[in-house]
Amino acid sequence: MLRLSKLTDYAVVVLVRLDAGLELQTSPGIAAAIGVPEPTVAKVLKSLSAGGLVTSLRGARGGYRLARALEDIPVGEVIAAMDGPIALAACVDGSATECESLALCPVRGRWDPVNDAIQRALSAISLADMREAAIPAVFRVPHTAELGRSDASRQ
Amino acid sequence: MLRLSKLTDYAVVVLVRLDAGLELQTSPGIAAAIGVPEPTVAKVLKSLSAGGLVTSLRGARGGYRLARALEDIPVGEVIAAMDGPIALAACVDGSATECESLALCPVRGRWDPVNDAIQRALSAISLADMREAAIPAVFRVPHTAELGRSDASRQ
DNA sequence: ACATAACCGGACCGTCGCAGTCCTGATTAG
DNA sequence: CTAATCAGGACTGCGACGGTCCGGTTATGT
Ligand code: FES
Ligand code: FES
Repeated sequence: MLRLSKLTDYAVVVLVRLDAGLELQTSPGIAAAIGVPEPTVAKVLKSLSAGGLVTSLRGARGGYRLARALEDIPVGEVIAAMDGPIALAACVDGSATECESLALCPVRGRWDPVNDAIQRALSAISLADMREAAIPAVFRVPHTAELGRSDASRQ
Repeated sequence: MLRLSKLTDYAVVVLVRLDAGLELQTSPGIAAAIGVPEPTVAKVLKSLSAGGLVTSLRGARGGYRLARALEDIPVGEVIAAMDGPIALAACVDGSATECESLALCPVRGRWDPVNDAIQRALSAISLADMREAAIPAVFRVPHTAELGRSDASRQ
Protein backbone atom coordinates (compact mmCIF):
# COMPACT_ATOMS: atom_id res chain seq x y z
CA MET A 1 0.00 0.00 0.00
CA LEU A 2 2.83 2.31 0.65
CA ARG A 3 0.56 4.21 2.96
CA LEU A 4 1.81 6.94 5.18
CA SER A 5 0.59 7.23 8.72
CA LYS A 6 -2.56 9.10 9.49
CA LEU A 7 -0.63 11.35 11.80
CA THR A 8 1.29 12.64 8.83
CA ASP A 9 -1.96 13.41 7.17
CA TYR A 10 -3.00 15.49 10.13
CA ALA A 11 0.37 17.17 10.16
CA VAL A 12 -0.28 18.67 6.76
CA VAL A 13 -3.63 19.97 7.88
CA VAL A 14 -2.11 21.44 10.99
CA LEU A 15 0.65 23.14 9.09
CA VAL A 16 -1.74 24.63 6.60
CA ARG A 17 -3.87 25.85 9.45
CA LEU A 18 -0.84 27.44 11.08
CA ASP A 19 -0.54 29.58 7.99
CA ALA A 20 -3.93 31.15 8.61
CA GLY A 21 -2.68 34.63 9.24
CA LEU A 22 -2.52 34.43 12.99
CA GLU A 23 0.86 34.85 14.54
CA LEU A 24 0.56 32.38 17.36
CA GLN A 25 -1.86 29.52 17.77
CA THR A 26 -2.38 27.15 20.62
CA SER A 27 -2.78 23.43 20.37
CA PRO A 28 -6.39 23.44 21.57
CA GLY A 29 -7.20 26.23 19.19
CA ILE A 30 -5.88 24.34 16.21
CA ALA A 31 -7.64 21.21 17.32
CA ALA A 32 -10.92 23.05 17.43
CA ALA A 33 -10.28 24.62 14.07
CA ILE A 34 -9.59 21.47 12.14
CA GLY A 35 -11.86 19.11 14.00
CA VAL A 36 -9.32 16.70 15.39
CA PRO A 37 -9.08 15.61 19.02
CA GLU A 38 -6.78 17.85 21.03
CA PRO A 39 -4.38 15.19 22.33
CA THR A 40 -3.76 14.00 18.82
CA VAL A 41 -3.11 17.49 17.55
CA ALA A 42 -0.77 18.06 20.46
CA LYS A 43 1.16 14.96 19.53
CA VAL A 44 1.44 16.09 15.95
CA LEU A 45 2.64 19.50 17.02
CA LYS A 46 5.30 17.97 19.21
CA SER A 47 6.66 15.85 16.42
CA LEU A 48 6.57 18.82 14.11
CA SER A 49 8.41 20.90 16.65
CA ALA A 50 11.01 18.19 17.10
CA GLY A 51 11.44 18.14 13.35
CA GLY A 52 12.05 21.86 13.25
CA LEU A 53 9.04 22.65 11.12
CA VAL A 54 7.34 24.77 13.73
CA THR A 55 8.63 26.89 16.55
CA SER A 56 7.01 26.82 19.93
CA LEU A 57 6.63 29.32 22.73
CA ARG A 58 6.09 27.89 26.14
CA GLY A 59 4.30 29.24 29.11
CA ALA A 60 1.04 31.06 29.35
CA ARG A 61 0.05 32.77 26.10
CA GLY A 62 2.40 30.43 24.34
CA GLY A 63 1.69 28.57 21.17
CA TYR A 64 3.06 27.44 17.86
CA ARG A 65 4.19 29.24 14.76
CA LEU A 66 5.48 28.12 11.38
CA ALA A 67 9.24 27.93 11.30
CA ARG A 68 9.29 28.56 7.57
CA ALA A 69 6.85 29.52 4.88
CA LEU A 70 4.74 26.78 3.42
CA GLU A 71 6.50 27.25 0.12
CA ASP A 72 9.75 26.22 1.76
CA ILE A 73 8.47 23.07 3.37
CA PRO A 74 8.60 20.08 1.06
CA VAL A 75 6.13 17.41 1.88
CA GLY A 76 8.94 14.94 2.25
CA GLU A 77 10.20 16.85 5.23
CA VAL A 78 6.84 16.55 6.91
CA ILE A 79 6.84 12.83 6.34
CA ALA A 80 10.34 12.58 7.71
CA ALA A 81 9.34 14.52 10.80
CA MET A 82 6.34 12.33 11.47
CA ASP A 83 7.22 8.88 10.23
CA GLY A 84 10.95 9.04 10.49
CA PRO A 85 13.39 9.04 7.61
CA ILE A 86 12.10 7.66 4.36
CA ALA A 87 13.41 4.17 3.89
CA LEU A 88 11.57 1.81 1.64
CA ALA A 89 13.56 -1.27 2.44
CA ALA A 90 14.93 -2.28 5.77
CA CYS A 91 18.39 -1.17 4.75
CA VAL A 92 18.88 1.62 2.32
CA ASP A 93 21.81 3.57 3.57
CA GLY A 94 20.78 4.98 6.88
CA SER A 95 21.41 1.50 8.12
CA ALA A 96 20.46 2.30 11.64
CA THR A 97 18.88 -1.10 11.80
CA GLU A 98 20.68 -4.38 11.92
CA CYS A 99 21.51 -6.61 9.00
CA GLU A 100 24.75 -8.16 10.11
CA SER A 101 24.12 -10.99 7.73
CA LEU A 102 24.99 -8.85 4.76
CA ALA A 103 26.43 -11.75 2.86
CA LEU A 104 23.13 -13.50 2.47
CA CYS A 105 20.96 -10.47 2.01
CA PRO A 106 19.99 -10.45 -1.64
CA VAL A 107 18.63 -6.94 -1.64
CA ARG A 108 21.81 -5.30 -0.49
CA GLY A 109 21.34 -1.69 -1.44
CA ARG A 110 19.17 -2.56 -4.34
CA TRP A 111 16.39 -0.20 -3.40
CA ASP A 112 18.60 2.82 -3.14
CA PRO A 113 17.77 4.26 -6.58
CA VAL A 114 14.08 3.75 -5.99
CA ASN A 115 14.31 5.31 -2.60
CA ASP A 116 16.16 8.25 -4.02
CA ALA A 117 13.63 8.75 -6.77
CA ILE A 118 10.82 8.91 -4.28
CA GLN A 119 12.71 11.26 -2.08
CA ARG A 120 13.26 13.56 -5.01
CA ALA A 121 9.59 13.45 -5.90
CA LEU A 122 8.64 14.30 -2.34
CA SER A 123 11.07 17.15 -2.22
CA ALA A 124 9.68 18.71 -5.35
CA ILE A 125 6.26 19.29 -3.84
CA SER A 126 5.81 21.90 -1.15
CA LEU A 127 3.02 22.35 1.30
CA ALA A 128 1.98 25.39 -0.65
CA ASP A 129 1.16 23.12 -3.54
CA MET A 130 -1.02 21.04 -1.31
CA ARG A 131 -2.68 24.07 0.20
CA GLU A 132 -3.86 25.10 -3.22
CA ALA A 133 -5.70 21.85 -3.55
CA ALA A 134 -8.61 22.89 -1.45
CA ILE A 135 -9.69 23.80 2.00
CA PRO A 136 -13.37 23.06 2.24
CA ALA A 137 -15.66 24.57 4.80
CA VAL A 138 -13.98 22.85 7.65
CA PHE A 139 -12.97 25.81 9.69
CA ARG A 140 -16.36 26.30 11.16
CA VAL A 141 -16.29 23.02 12.95
CA PRO A 142 -17.85 23.06 16.41
CA HIS A 143 -15.05 22.80 18.92
CA THR A 144 -17.10 22.42 22.06
CA ALA A 145 -20.04 20.42 20.86
CA GLU A 146 -19.53 16.72 20.63
CA LEU A 147 -19.11 16.07 16.95
CA GLY A 148 -21.96 13.65 16.92
CA ARG A 149 -19.97 10.57 17.87
CA SER A 150 -19.69 9.75 14.23
CA ASP A 151 -19.50 6.04 14.72
CA ALA A 152 -21.95 6.04 11.83
CA SER A 153 -21.50 2.63 10.31
CA ARG A 154 -19.29 -0.11 11.58
CA GLN A 155 -18.27 -0.82 8.01
CA MET B 1 8.85 5.55 7.40
CA LEU B 2 7.05 4.90 4.19
CA ARG B 3 8.37 1.39 4.29
CA LEU B 4 7.21 -1.19 1.88
CA SER B 5 6.47 -4.69 3.02
CA LYS B 6 9.20 -7.24 3.28
CA LEU B 7 7.30 -9.49 0.93
CA THR B 8 7.74 -6.91 -1.79
CA ASP B 9 11.41 -6.97 -1.14
CA TYR B 10 11.47 -10.69 -1.66
CA ALA B 11 9.39 -10.29 -4.78
CA VAL B 12 12.13 -8.33 -6.45
CA VAL B 13 14.67 -10.96 -5.56
CA VAL B 14 12.44 -13.68 -6.87
CA LEU B 15 11.79 -11.88 -10.11
CA VAL B 16 15.44 -11.25 -10.69
CA ARG B 17 16.12 -14.86 -9.96
CA LEU B 18 13.48 -15.89 -12.49
CA ASP B 19 15.56 -14.13 -15.10
CA ALA B 20 18.46 -16.48 -14.52
CA GLY B 21 18.38 -18.06 -17.94
CA LEU B 22 16.32 -21.05 -17.02
CA GLU B 23 13.02 -21.35 -18.75
CA LEU B 24 10.98 -22.75 -15.92
CA GLN B 25 11.67 -22.69 -12.21
CA THR B 26 9.81 -24.23 -9.34
CA SER B 27 8.94 -22.59 -6.12
CA PRO B 28 11.19 -24.83 -4.00
CA GLY B 29 14.01 -24.31 -6.44
CA ILE B 30 13.80 -20.56 -6.19
CA ALA B 31 13.53 -20.75 -2.45
CA ALA B 32 16.72 -22.74 -2.26
CA ALA B 33 18.46 -20.40 -4.63
CA ILE B 34 17.77 -17.18 -2.80
CA GLY B 35 17.78 -18.49 0.73
CA VAL B 36 14.22 -17.77 1.73
CA PRO B 37 11.78 -20.24 3.27
CA GLU B 38 9.76 -22.09 0.70
CA PRO B 39 6.29 -21.22 1.96
CA THR B 40 7.15 -17.56 1.88
CA VAL B 41 8.49 -17.80 -1.63
CA ALA B 42 5.38 -19.66 -2.66
CA LYS B 43 3.24 -16.90 -1.28
CA VAL B 44 5.21 -14.29 -3.14
CA LEU B 45 4.93 -16.24 -6.36
CA LYS B 46 1.20 -16.50 -5.96
CA SER B 47 0.79 -12.78 -5.51
CA LEU B 48 3.06 -12.19 -8.45
CA SER B 49 1.05 -14.57 -10.54
CA ALA B 50 -2.17 -12.88 -9.53
CA GLY B 51 -0.64 -9.58 -10.53
CA GLY B 52 0.24 -10.91 -13.94
CA LEU B 53 3.97 -10.51 -13.52
CA VAL B 54 4.76 -14.18 -13.84
CA THR B 55 3.04 -17.02 -15.63
CA SER B 56 2.61 -20.38 -14.01
CA LEU B 57 2.42 -23.91 -15.28
CA ARG B 58 0.68 -26.37 -13.07
CA GLY B 59 1.14 -30.04 -12.61
CA ALA B 60 4.28 -32.06 -12.37
CA ARG B 61 7.22 -30.38 -14.04
CA GLY B 62 5.35 -27.15 -13.65
CA GLY B 63 6.84 -23.92 -12.44
CA TYR B 64 7.00 -20.20 -12.96
CA ARG B 65 8.27 -18.02 -15.72
CA LEU B 66 8.55 -14.27 -16.21
CA ALA B 67 5.54 -12.85 -18.00
CA ARG B 68 7.60 -9.98 -19.40
CA ALA B 69 11.22 -9.01 -19.54
CA LEU B 70 12.67 -7.32 -16.49
CA GLU B 71 13.08 -4.18 -18.53
CA ASP B 72 9.34 -4.00 -18.98
CA ILE B 73 8.45 -4.43 -15.33
CA PRO B 74 8.45 -1.14 -13.45
CA VAL B 75 9.05 -1.53 -9.78
CA GLY B 76 5.79 0.22 -9.07
CA GLU B 77 3.98 -2.68 -10.63
CA VAL B 78 5.68 -5.09 -8.29
CA ILE B 79 4.67 -3.01 -5.33
CA ALA B 80 1.13 -2.85 -6.60
CA ALA B 81 1.04 -6.60 -7.02
CA MET B 82 2.30 -7.24 -3.51
CA ASP B 83 1.04 -4.41 -1.37
CA GLY B 84 -1.98 -3.42 -3.35
CA PRO B 85 -2.46 -0.16 -5.20
CA ILE B 86 -0.29 2.68 -4.12
CA ALA B 87 -2.27 5.06 -1.98
CA LEU B 88 -0.49 7.32 0.43
CA ALA B 89 -3.53 8.70 2.16
CA ALA B 90 -6.67 6.85 3.07
CA CYS B 91 -8.48 8.45 0.18
CA VAL B 92 -6.70 9.38 -2.98
CA ASP B 93 -9.01 8.51 -5.76
CA GLY B 94 -9.46 4.80 -5.62
CA SER B 95 -11.76 5.54 -2.76
CA ALA B 96 -12.51 1.92 -2.09
CA THR B 97 -12.37 2.76 1.58
CA GLU B 98 -14.90 4.74 3.51
CA CYS B 99 -14.86 8.45 4.26
CA GLU B 100 -18.51 9.28 4.27
CA SER B 101 -17.77 12.28 6.40
CA LEU B 102 -16.31 14.16 3.47
CA ALA B 103 -17.47 17.46 4.74
CA LEU B 104 -15.11 17.50 7.68
CA CYS B 105 -12.20 15.77 6.05
CA PRO B 106 -9.59 18.48 5.61
CA VAL B 107 -7.36 16.42 3.40
CA ARG B 108 -9.92 15.83 0.74
CA GLY B 109 -7.88 14.84 -2.26
CA ARG B 110 -4.97 16.89 -1.15
CA TRP B 111 -2.45 14.10 -1.48
CA ASP B 112 -3.29 13.32 -5.05
CA PRO B 113 -0.40 15.25 -6.61
CA VAL B 114 2.05 13.71 -4.20
CA ASN B 115 0.69 10.28 -4.87
CA ASP B 116 0.93 10.84 -8.56
CA ALA B 117 4.51 12.03 -8.31
CA ILE B 118 5.52 8.91 -6.46
CA GLN B 119 3.74 6.71 -8.89
CA ARG B 120 5.55 8.36 -11.74
CA ALA B 121 8.86 7.86 -9.99
CA LEU B 122 8.12 4.22 -9.42
CA SER B 123 7.11 3.70 -13.00
CA ALA B 124 10.33 5.15 -14.29
CA ILE B 125 12.49 2.48 -12.69
CA SER B 126 12.40 -1.04 -14.02
CA LEU B 127 13.54 -4.22 -12.41
CA ALA B 128 16.40 -4.28 -14.85
CA ASP B 129 17.72 -1.15 -13.20
CA MET B 130 17.61 -2.85 -9.84
CA ARG B 131 19.21 -6.00 -11.16
CA GLU B 132 22.23 -3.99 -12.18
CA ALA B 133 22.68 -2.88 -8.62
CA ALA B 134 24.32 -6.04 -7.47
CA ILE B 135 23.79 -9.68 -6.88
CA PRO B 136 26.33 -10.76 -4.34
CA ALA B 137 27.38 -14.32 -3.77
CA VAL B 138 24.02 -15.33 -2.51
CA PHE B 139 23.18 -18.02 -4.93
CA ARG B 140 25.26 -20.57 -3.20
CA VAL B 141 23.26 -20.39 -0.05
CA PRO B 142 22.90 -23.68 1.77
CA HIS B 143 19.30 -24.72 1.47
CA THR B 144 19.40 -27.71 3.74
CA ALA B 145 21.84 -26.66 6.42
CA GLU B 146 20.49 -24.54 9.20
CA LEU B 147 21.89 -21.09 8.63
CA GLY B 148 23.34 -20.88 12.08
CA ARG B 149 20.47 -19.35 14.02
CA SER B 150 22.00 -15.92 13.71
CA ASP B 151 20.55 -14.53 16.89
CA ALA B 152 23.96 -12.93 17.27
CA SER B 153 23.47 -9.76 19.27
CA ARG B 154 20.25 -8.47 20.71
CA GLN B 155 21.52 -5.01 19.98
C1' DA C 1 -5.06 -45.85 -14.20
C1' DC C 2 -2.16 -44.54 -10.56
C1' DA C 3 1.25 -42.14 -8.13
C1' DT C 4 3.81 -38.03 -8.01
C1' DA C 5 5.07 -33.22 -8.37
C1' DA C 6 3.86 -28.84 -8.47
C1' DC C 7 0.66 -24.86 -8.31
C1' DC C 8 -3.88 -22.65 -6.19
C1' DG C 9 -6.50 -20.58 -2.90
C1' DG C 10 -7.48 -20.01 1.10
C1' DA C 11 -7.36 -20.13 6.60
C1' DC C 12 -4.67 -19.55 10.54
C1' DC C 13 -1.94 -17.25 14.27
C1' DG C 14 2.00 -14.58 16.51
C1' DT C 15 4.13 -10.20 16.34
C1' DC C 16 4.77 -5.49 15.87
C1' DG C 17 4.06 -0.87 14.74
C1' DC C 18 0.46 2.62 14.71
C1' DA C 19 -3.44 5.61 16.72
C1' DG C 20 -4.98 7.67 20.41
C1' DT C 21 -5.04 8.97 25.27
C1' DC C 22 -3.17 10.49 29.52
C1' DC C 23 -0.01 12.01 33.13
C1' DT C 24 3.80 14.42 35.24
C1' DG C 25 7.03 18.03 34.77
C1' DA C 26 9.15 22.62 32.88
C1' DT C 27 8.33 27.31 31.50
C1' DT C 28 6.42 31.84 31.26
C1' DA C 29 2.70 35.64 31.55
C1' DG C 30 0.04 38.14 34.75
C1' DC D 1 1.93 32.59 43.37
C1' DT D 2 -1.24 30.90 40.01
C1' DA D 3 -2.76 29.74 35.57
C1' DA D 4 -1.93 28.49 30.92
C1' DT D 5 0.74 26.19 27.78
C1' DC D 6 4.33 23.23 25.84
C1' DA D 7 7.59 18.86 26.62
C1' DG D 8 8.25 14.27 26.91
C1' DG D 9 7.31 10.46 28.03
C1' DA D 10 4.29 5.82 29.27
C1' DC D 11 0.45 3.26 28.30
C1' DT D 12 -3.14 0.48 25.78
C1' DG D 13 -6.24 -1.45 21.91
C1' DC D 14 -6.27 -2.56 17.32
C1' DG D 15 -5.25 -3.84 12.87
C1' DA D 16 -1.99 -4.86 9.34
C1' DC D 17 1.86 -7.73 8.21
C1' DG D 18 4.97 -11.98 8.17
C1' DG D 19 5.03 -16.53 8.05
C1' DT D 20 3.10 -21.24 8.03
C1' DC D 21 0.05 -24.85 6.82
C1' DC D 22 -3.58 -27.54 4.64
C1' DG D 23 -6.86 -29.47 1.30
C1' DG D 24 -7.76 -29.27 -3.60
C1' DT D 25 -6.56 -29.21 -8.57
C1' DT D 26 -3.80 -29.95 -12.62
C1' DA D 27 -0.43 -32.14 -15.29
C1' DT D 28 3.44 -35.51 -16.02
C1' DG D 29 5.25 -40.09 -16.25
C1' DT D 30 5.13 -44.94 -15.63
S1 FES E 1 18.30 -6.08 5.16
FE1 FES E 1 20.05 -4.94 5.64
S2 FES E 1 21.51 -5.60 4.26
FE2 FES E 1 19.79 -6.83 3.83
S1 FES F 1 -10.22 10.30 4.52
FE1 FES F 1 -11.41 9.98 2.73
S2 FES F 1 -12.17 11.93 2.26
FE2 FES F 1 -11.05 12.20 4.08
